[in-house]
Amino acid sequence: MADQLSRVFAALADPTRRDMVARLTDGDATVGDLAAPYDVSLQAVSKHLKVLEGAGLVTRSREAQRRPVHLEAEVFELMTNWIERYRQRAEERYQRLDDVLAQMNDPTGETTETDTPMEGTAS
Amino acid sequence: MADQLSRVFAALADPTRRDMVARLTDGDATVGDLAAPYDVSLQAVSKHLKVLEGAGLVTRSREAQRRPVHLEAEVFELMTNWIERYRQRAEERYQRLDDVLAQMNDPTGETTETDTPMEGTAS
DNA sequence: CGGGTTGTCAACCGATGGGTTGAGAATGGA
DNA sequence: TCCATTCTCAACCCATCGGTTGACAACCCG
Repeated sequence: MADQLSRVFAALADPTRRDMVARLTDGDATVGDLAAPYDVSLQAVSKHLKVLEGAGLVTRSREAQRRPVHLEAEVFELMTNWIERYRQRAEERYQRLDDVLAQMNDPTGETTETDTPMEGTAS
Repeated sequence: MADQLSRVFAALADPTRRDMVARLTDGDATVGDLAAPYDVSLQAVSKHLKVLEGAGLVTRSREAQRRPVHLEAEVFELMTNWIERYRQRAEERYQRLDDVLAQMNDPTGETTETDTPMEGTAS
């Protein structure tokens, strides 16, 4: 299919699945438990769970007829790693941009710390 | 359409779009610049950009014929807020579970205090 | 003006996604 | 053994997605 990061993002792009994940932080739950709040068939919930499982966000075991669902929260790090990496890169760049702008406004070499007077006036 | 959080997750579920976002952390870029590395039409890239824009991850301005694309990294927080919230809930629960297991293995009543003195005694 | 550059809009196409219903597998309990 | 419970598999439906091509809008420049 696709890489895991894509599958994780895709899995969480659905509000129902996000809600399931949220509720699983309260502890494991059966498919029926998970399905209860939603106005859809059990089969639909079962499909959602397969998506979450495919993304590695969830694992399932067996317990009599029940299939307890367990949240695997470590996968969250896959996303936070990606996000933080680029958030940080973006921030660093803004910092450099601010420096450049400060230079342009005050080319004496001593940067006026604090307020970056201009802001959107590129070009 | 859908809520913004869903749109952001969905936008980043595509590897091409993630790569675009990644490259935009190096600075604004035109549609052509962004399209260059990929073996797809300019129109396809234009569509990807509309998705990113719809998610609020990107804004576009005008500069002669060009349409510079600018990354709006603040939106990342939407995700990190959600993720951290539930990652933390999950962790807390694991801590409580560990406490319970410690109790079961050592029912003398005095928890083998390693760390986090309180925390698990709610409800 | 006319032409080149840059990008969007519109229509279409095949694949995928989220939903349904119907059938049945797996297990526990009477 | 037979039944109830819990859940999955399979087929289908329709909307959306990512891609295409073709037309054209917006802008600069000679």
